[in-house]
Amino acid sequence: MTIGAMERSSATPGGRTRREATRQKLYEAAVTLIAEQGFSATTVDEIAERAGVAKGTVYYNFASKSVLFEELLRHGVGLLTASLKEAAERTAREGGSRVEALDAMVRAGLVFIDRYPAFTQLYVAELWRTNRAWQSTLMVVRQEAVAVVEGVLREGVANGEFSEEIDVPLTAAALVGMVLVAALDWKSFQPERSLDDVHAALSRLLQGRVSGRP
Amino acid sequence: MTIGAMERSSATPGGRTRREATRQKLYEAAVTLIAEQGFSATTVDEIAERAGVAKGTVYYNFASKSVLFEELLRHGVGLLTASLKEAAERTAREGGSRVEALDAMVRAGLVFIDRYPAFTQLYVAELWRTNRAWQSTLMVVRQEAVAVVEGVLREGVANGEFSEEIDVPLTAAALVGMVLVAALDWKSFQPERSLDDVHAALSRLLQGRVSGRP
DNA sequence: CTTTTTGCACTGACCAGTCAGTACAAAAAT
DNA sequence: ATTTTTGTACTGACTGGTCAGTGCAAAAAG
Repeated sequence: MTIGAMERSSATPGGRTRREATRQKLYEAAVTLIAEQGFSATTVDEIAERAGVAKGTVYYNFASKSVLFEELLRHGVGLLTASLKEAAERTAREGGSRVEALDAMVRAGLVFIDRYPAFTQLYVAELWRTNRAWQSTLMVVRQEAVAVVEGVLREGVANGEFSEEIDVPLTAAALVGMVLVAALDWKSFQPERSLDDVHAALSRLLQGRVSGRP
Repeated sequence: MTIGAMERSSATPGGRTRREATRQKLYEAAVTLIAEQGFSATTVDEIAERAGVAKGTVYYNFASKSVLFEELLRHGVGLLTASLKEAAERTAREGGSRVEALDAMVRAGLVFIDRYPAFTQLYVAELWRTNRAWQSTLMVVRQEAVAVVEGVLREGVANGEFSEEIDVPLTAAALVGMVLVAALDWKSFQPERSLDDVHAALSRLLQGRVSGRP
């Protein structure tokens, strides 16, 4: 049946199919609307209108409103995870310590949120909900991101750089939360501040240079 | 308008009116449902049913669904703020340091989340949304809570206990985020852990005892 | 007697999802 | 070279259901 059907459509010069471009537009429209209003309060008509396509096109490209949302989640968290991994690996390659790796990941997180604030907003808003259709997708995808941080913490414990007493999963969650919330606050309430500024404040907190010493 | 309406009805011996009891039931029903499903996905019929009252009673007690929600937010954050303030003041009274005050507030936050997990969930989910009716309520109420933390940080800077270089608002936001996210993760993903356990892990992080030293 | 709650029927706006049809370009047939 | 067919992407009017909010009479509570 629809097997040999794909070739004809890789038309556009950029190598990108028409369909992919439409899906991208729909992602972009959906992410800001859902971040602002929430999933249920956002209508498919709004998404279509903002993307500049007809409502039918949404359903031509996605099976349903929630499938669109689920794929959006996967897509977004994929970007974040890749970026965190890249930061950790780059630090390792350059012979940095685990603290430096953590710091690099904090920065990578901030850069991500700086670039995709709406996605971050939406992610946080949905993460701890229960009884929702995409709950399991969300769990999987969350674990991928947190696992990267846990990995660095464990390596640090192994080589003696971190105390053996730290609780790896909990500390990883707390670190992710710290960055997430601080960054959302930055974007919402003091957007004029620079990324470096925010990064410096979090570094200080991370390295315990808040109380006491230089 | 509705100003002189309150006095007549303080009937019940307990000081609590019939009406207040109904409102309380509605708060409790609404908070769990909205935490699970979100505001828009939760119907007034569901809220009424879970509270065990007729739908008409909801509208007799609240002007609309969103007014119910707004008053719920105010009510909940009021409890949290009071609890944080109490922790900070108790520490001060007992002659504790500012770090100890911070630590006491972390614990107070955890106790609150332990007792009202649904409210916390819902609060986090709504906090960074824009374009919603209760946006301004939320901002006011958030500032009240964060201000308590900022106060302690500022006192610490003033008496030399904290570095002068810390960024008070940002650090306060990061601390709140750390506790919020760690606690939600605790409740969602490892609910068997004890409060003391979680508190110990966060204390360690707070006091920079992750990297290096005892 | 007043306040509060109940139960239930009703309305009208709104919205997810459907479907018959259009546009168009590449391929096949003539 | 031209006509015809086929597959893909998209369109927008329409439908069936849902839900916030109303209206009201009668009962319960105080």
